[in-house]
Amino acid sequence: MDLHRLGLISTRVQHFQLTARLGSIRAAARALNMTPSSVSRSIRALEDDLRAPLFERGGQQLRLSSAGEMLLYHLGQSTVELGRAVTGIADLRGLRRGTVTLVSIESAARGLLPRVLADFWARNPEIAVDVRVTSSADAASMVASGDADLALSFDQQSSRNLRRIAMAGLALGVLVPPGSRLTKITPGPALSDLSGERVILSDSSLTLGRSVEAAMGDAFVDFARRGRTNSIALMIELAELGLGTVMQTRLGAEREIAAGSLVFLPLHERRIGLRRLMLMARPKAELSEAATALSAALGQAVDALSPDE
Amino acid sequence: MDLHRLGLISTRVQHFQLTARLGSIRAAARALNMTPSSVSRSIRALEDDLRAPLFERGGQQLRLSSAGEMLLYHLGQSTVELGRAVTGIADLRGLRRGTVTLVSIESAARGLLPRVLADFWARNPEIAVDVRVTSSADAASMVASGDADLALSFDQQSSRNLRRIAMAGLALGVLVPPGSRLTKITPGPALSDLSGERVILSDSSLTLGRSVEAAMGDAFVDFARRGRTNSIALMIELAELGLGTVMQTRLGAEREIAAGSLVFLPLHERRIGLRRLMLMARPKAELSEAATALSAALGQAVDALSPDE
DNA sequence: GTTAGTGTTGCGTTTTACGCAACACTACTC
DNA sequence: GAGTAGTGTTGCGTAAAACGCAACACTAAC
Repeated sequence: MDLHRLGLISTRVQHFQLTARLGSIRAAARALNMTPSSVSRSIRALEDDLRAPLFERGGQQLRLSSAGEMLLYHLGQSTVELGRAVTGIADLRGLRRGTVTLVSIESAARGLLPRVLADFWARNPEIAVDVRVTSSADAASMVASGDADLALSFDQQSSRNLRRIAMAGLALGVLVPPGSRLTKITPGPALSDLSGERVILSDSSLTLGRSVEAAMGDAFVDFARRGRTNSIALMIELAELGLGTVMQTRLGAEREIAAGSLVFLPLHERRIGLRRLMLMARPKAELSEAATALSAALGQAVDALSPDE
Repeated sequence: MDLHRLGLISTRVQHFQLTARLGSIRAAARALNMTPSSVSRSIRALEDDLRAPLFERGGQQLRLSSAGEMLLYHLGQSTVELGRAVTGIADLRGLRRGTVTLVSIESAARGLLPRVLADFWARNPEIAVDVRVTSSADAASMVASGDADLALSFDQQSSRNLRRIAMAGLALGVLVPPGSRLTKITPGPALSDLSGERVILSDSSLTLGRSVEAAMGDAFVDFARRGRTNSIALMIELAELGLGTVMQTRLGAEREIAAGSLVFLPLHERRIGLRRLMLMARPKAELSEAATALSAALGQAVDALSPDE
C-alpha cells in the first residue's frame, strides 16, 4: 500500500517520514530509488514552510528535533487513518458483483484478454465475465444493439450506442518461423518480398478491405497457394509448422513470439496502414460498475499495446 | 493554515476534500482559483488509483459514493492530526528566544532591514535583534571575529568564519529629484552625463575601489564640487532638496522612491559593475536557532532584491 | 592527512499540475 | 422540441514542481 503512489500523501510527507525512520537522507533516497538531493530539498522546503527545523544536522546520523518528533507522531496518526481508508475502499470494491458480457475477436482473446482477466479477477473475484469470440463487425454490432457490454475488435466506427474507450495501432506483418528467409530482410519485408511465399490471411484482414488487396495488386505480388481462415489458433499452428506465411498483427501470437517459436516481422509497406484494435463499450450510463471496471482494465491494456508506428 | 501550501497534504487530497465539501468540481475550482479541468483530473486520477469511484456523476450535483464517504471521513481524521502537528510546531517556535547580533551598512538599515524585522518579530516576538550600523569592511570583520552573528554589507569576501548566505546584485546609479535633467536621458545616464553635476558619493562606494574611480577618470568626467559622506540619511535628504546628485544603489532610498520624491536612475555604464549586497554569517554550527531564523528571513529578502542586471 | 560516509547546492531535465477551449451531458424553461 | 444555464470531461500546450547529475562542504574514524 503505497500511499504516496495513490496520491494520498504528499512528496514532502513521504520523504520526511522515511528519512525520520531510516535516520538518513541518503538511506531514504536509496529506498525511494532517487538521489539524495531530491529528498534533501523536499525536507528543507517543508522546514522552511513550517519555519522549524525537523532534524538536527551535524554528525553522521540525523536526529529529529522536537518539532520533527512532534510532526512524525502526528503524521503517523494521520497515515494510519489513510491506511484505514484505502483498506475500507478495497473491501467495498471486493463486494462488487455482477456479470459483464464481452465479445472479442479471436486474436485478442488469446494473450491479451487472459492476461487482463487474470489480474482483473484477482482484484474482483466476484465479477463474472462472459466472453464470446466473434468477428470484428459482429462484435461491434452486438454492443451497439445491447447484446454485449464491451467489444474488442479491429477498425470499427463508434456511433450513438457504441463508444470507443481505447485504441491501439498495430502494424500488419508476417509471422514466420525463426529460420525463414524473410527474417533476413532489413528493415523488414515489403509486400513484394512475399513473392513465392505461401501466404495465409486472417479473415479479419478483410476489414482492412481494399487497402491491403489494392496494395497487394499494386505490388504485383504473386502469392503461391493463398489461404484464409477464421481461426487464429490454426494460423499460428500452421506458421509454427512452417506450412505458410501468416499475415496478421502480432496480437494473439505473443506467447509464441516470446517463446521464440515464431518471429513477427512488421511489413515495411507504406501503403498498408495500421490495424486499429479498439475497445468499444455501451453508453456510459448503461454500463454497470463491474463493466466499467473491466472497461478500465482492458482500456489500459489496449493503450499499453501501442506504439506500433 | 493551508496544509496543502505547507506540503502536508497532496493535491489530490486537497481537491477531493474541497469538492466533497462544496458538492461541485467547478465550485472547488473557483475556491482554489484554478480551472475545473485540473480538479476533475486530479479526482479522476485518485479514483483510478484507488479503483473506486468517489462520486456519483449525473445530474447537476455531485454525490459522494460509498467509497467517497469512507475516504472523506478518514481524510478528515487525518487532516485533524496534521492540523495538530502544525499548531504544535508553531507553539514550539513561539517558545524560541534569544538575541541576535547584526551589523549592517546604513543603506540596508533603512527600508530593507526594518521591513524584514517587522515580519520577523511578528512571528518571533521573543527574539531580540541588536543592530549596529557600520561600514561594509567593519561589518564583515565583526562577524569573522565572532563579535556579531550576521552582517549586511557590500562586496565582502567570504572566509573560514564568514559564510555568504545570500547576495543581490544592485546597479549603481544616481538619485535625483523628479525634475532633474538626468531623468530625460535614455536608456539612462552614463558617467559622462554627470558633467557639470554636483555629485555626492557614499563612503561605501569606496569598496568598489578602483573600478568606479578608474571609470570616472576614463570618462573624463568633470564633477563640480564633489562631496562624500558616510550618512545615507544625509545624502538622501540632500538629494531630495536638490543639493546634489547622489551616487549609490537604490538600497536605502526605497521609501523616497516609492513616494516619488526621488528618482533612481541606474547608470548606463558598462565599466561599472554591480554592487553586491551580501548577507554574511558565522559558521553554521555557531549560529543559534534564532540567528538561523533571522538569517533565513534576511536571506530571502536579499535574494528578492535581484535582479538588477 | 586520508578515507568514507553524510547533507547540500547550482544547474539542467523530466514529470506533474495546470490552463484554454471546446465538448458532452443534464435539468429546467418556454 | 429548442434554447439556456449549469455541470463534468478531454485534447493539447504551458508552467511549476520534482528530480538527477555532479560537485561541494562537512564530520568521524583511522
